[in-house]
Amino acid sequence: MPTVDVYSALANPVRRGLLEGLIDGPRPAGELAGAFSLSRPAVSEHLAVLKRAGLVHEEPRGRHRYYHLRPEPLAEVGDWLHPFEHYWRARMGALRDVLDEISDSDSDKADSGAS
Amino acid sequence: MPTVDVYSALANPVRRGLLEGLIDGPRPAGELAGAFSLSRPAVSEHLAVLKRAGLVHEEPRGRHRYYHLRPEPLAEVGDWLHPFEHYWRARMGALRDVLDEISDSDSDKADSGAS
DNA sequence: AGAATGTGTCGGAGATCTCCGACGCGTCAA
DNA sequence: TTGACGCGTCGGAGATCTCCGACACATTCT
Repeated sequence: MPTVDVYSALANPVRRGLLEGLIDGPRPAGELAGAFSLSRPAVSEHLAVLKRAGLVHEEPRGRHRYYHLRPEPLAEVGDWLHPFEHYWRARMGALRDVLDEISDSDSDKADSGAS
Repeated sequence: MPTVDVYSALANPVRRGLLEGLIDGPRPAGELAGAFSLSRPAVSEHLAVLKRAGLVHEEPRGRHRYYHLRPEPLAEVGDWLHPFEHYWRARMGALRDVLDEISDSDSDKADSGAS
């Protein structure tokens, strides 16, 4: 129960999916479990890990338990990534230019989609 | 042995440290191992994991093996983080204002330099 | 050639993860 | 109160991780 570091919490695809499912707003545990074709205990345990990592927050509401996203700890990952970001951007600069030109003729149509 | 996803590769603090140690440039395995008070086989195995994740590249050179940073796969993590980034920035807006005001009275070196 | 150096790989021990079925506890409806 | 529902926790099985000492292999030096 001590704590879980954010990186380990993010290492599991189910947990990443749970966080994605919470972007739109709080959801009860059962609803989240239904989306993963996993047993409820398994999802419950994943949620507990996310809670220990400080990435979600429990709100008991009636006989449901709503989970809220708490994305602040993700900032640590973003910060860690930062020095590398410059690096990979530099290496991908040429490719970026090409892609920019292609999407330039397509306009800047942003679409939001989960992976 | 197929491949390792970037998130799992990043879940271990030693592996993150290895990547950090490669930012300044390629280094031989032994030098990297010395910085971690870990046995050589352990570091070697961590490097193998990073290699399977596509995060480093081996360059045999004499009787050394230089490891090069290959940060492109980290872009996946950055992309995944993106939708959350907006979220946590919004939530930290108020705190940001307070901090800005504090550092404002501290000196005049507070300049918001975004990339 | 023979010795020394730099590294990966093998074999195994111990810890940790992931998942499940069964159960207990609290909440809501009748 | 009694029963149905939502959900966490317990106990355990199987897989995976992390680490080490010992060994093998290639390169370099003497």
